[in-house]
Amino acid sequence: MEPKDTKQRILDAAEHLFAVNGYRGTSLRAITAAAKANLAAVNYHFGSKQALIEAVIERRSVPLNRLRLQRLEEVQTAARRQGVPPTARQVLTAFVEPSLAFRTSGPGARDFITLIGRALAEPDDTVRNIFVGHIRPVVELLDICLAEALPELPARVLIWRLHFLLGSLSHIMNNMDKLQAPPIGLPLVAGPKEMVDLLLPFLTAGMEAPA
Amino acid sequence: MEPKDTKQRILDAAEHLFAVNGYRGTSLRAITAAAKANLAAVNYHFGSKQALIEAVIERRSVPLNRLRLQRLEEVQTAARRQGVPPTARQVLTAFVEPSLAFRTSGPGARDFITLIGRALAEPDDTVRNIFVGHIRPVVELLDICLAEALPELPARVLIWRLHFLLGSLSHIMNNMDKLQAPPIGLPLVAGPKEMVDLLLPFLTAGMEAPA
DNA sequence: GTCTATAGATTGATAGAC
DNA sequence: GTCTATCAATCTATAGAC
Repeated sequence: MEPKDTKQRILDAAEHLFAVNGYRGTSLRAITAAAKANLAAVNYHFGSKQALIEAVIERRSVPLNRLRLQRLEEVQTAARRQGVPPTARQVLTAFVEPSLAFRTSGPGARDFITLIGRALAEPDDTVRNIFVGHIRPVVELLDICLAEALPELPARVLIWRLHFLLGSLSHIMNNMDKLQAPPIGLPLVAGPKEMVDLLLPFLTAGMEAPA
Repeated sequence: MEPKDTKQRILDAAEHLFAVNGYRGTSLRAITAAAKANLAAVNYHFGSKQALIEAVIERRSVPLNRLRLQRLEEVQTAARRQGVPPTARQVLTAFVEPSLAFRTSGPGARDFITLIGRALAEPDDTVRNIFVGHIRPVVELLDICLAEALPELPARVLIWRLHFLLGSLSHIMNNMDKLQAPPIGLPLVAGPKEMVDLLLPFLTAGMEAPA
């Protein structure tokens, strides 16, 4: 195995440390030390700390969101071919499944999921806006698909429920490893497949509830 | 109106700035400047930055969680008096309503809600653990009440759904002001009363869904 | 491309006068 | 209790040798 070049090692180390300690809580020194690179290498390869996290987010956001868009479009076209609206369950599966499965798609993907799970709540608008910019088209298509699946639901109610959904998903992605079961504090673990089975009935029922 | 003493002004300023910029993103200098106090006053009155945020969180967490516990106990005893289990809707209302209503309970409460909404996702374990320590007994009672309301639901499924619920609520509390409606980006606003009416059908249906 | 060295700014915390 | 002044540590970013 060829040793990865410096740029890759910095990306990997930054992904991990940003996930663990947050954007502000991670110094360029910590990143370059973990990457066994020189402090100046960050600015040589990326230009600034902000440009570095943009690169970290972009590296995995682009393929992940492409996958989510693709799954949603498949549900949409399959339904149109049959002349019926898609079911809420189909739409939600298309969105939730890639999100959770991505976690085990390779080394570092897990850190990335923690990172973007946290990004929604980042105080720093820098990080938040980068993330939101990438996911916006996916959320817009999700909104359209759910409106087709639930035509009787007022648009305003649908949008709020969409945010409830995003909150649940974001929280789970962010905390999948640290959750504990009351009252004894047993660690609470579930694989991506099982998590889909837990999330979908909850979200589907919530979405389909009468307004 | 008497001018508030320095300690109070520092608490108020810290609450606001921590809510807007996060714990790490807020310097003691920014806090004392906003509070029109001297930089050294923070360490004189509180001892350290960490002790300051502990005081900020405790000031409102204690009464809020006392209210939530009280509401849950009321539901519990009312149901026992009638010899029937409470409904999921009653239990969820007892938990969600004070959370959202607290927001408009006075000046600063709104900042505090943003602050604790964010605390669940704070990278800094300091902040996270302070918050979790305060809310833990409430979540444990909520778990017990929901188990009574939904006796057929496996305990493991219930706990996960509880976390889905906490994710939704936390995300809404954190973002109530900044959410936008696709595709035009209209600001999306709802008062606490309306938000309860939006959240409860979603959460109740999700909780009651068959496993 | 990689390194050392350092500039330039900001931070939490404290000493000590009043 | 409040203030000025400052320490010691940390940070991002850059200049310049190799």
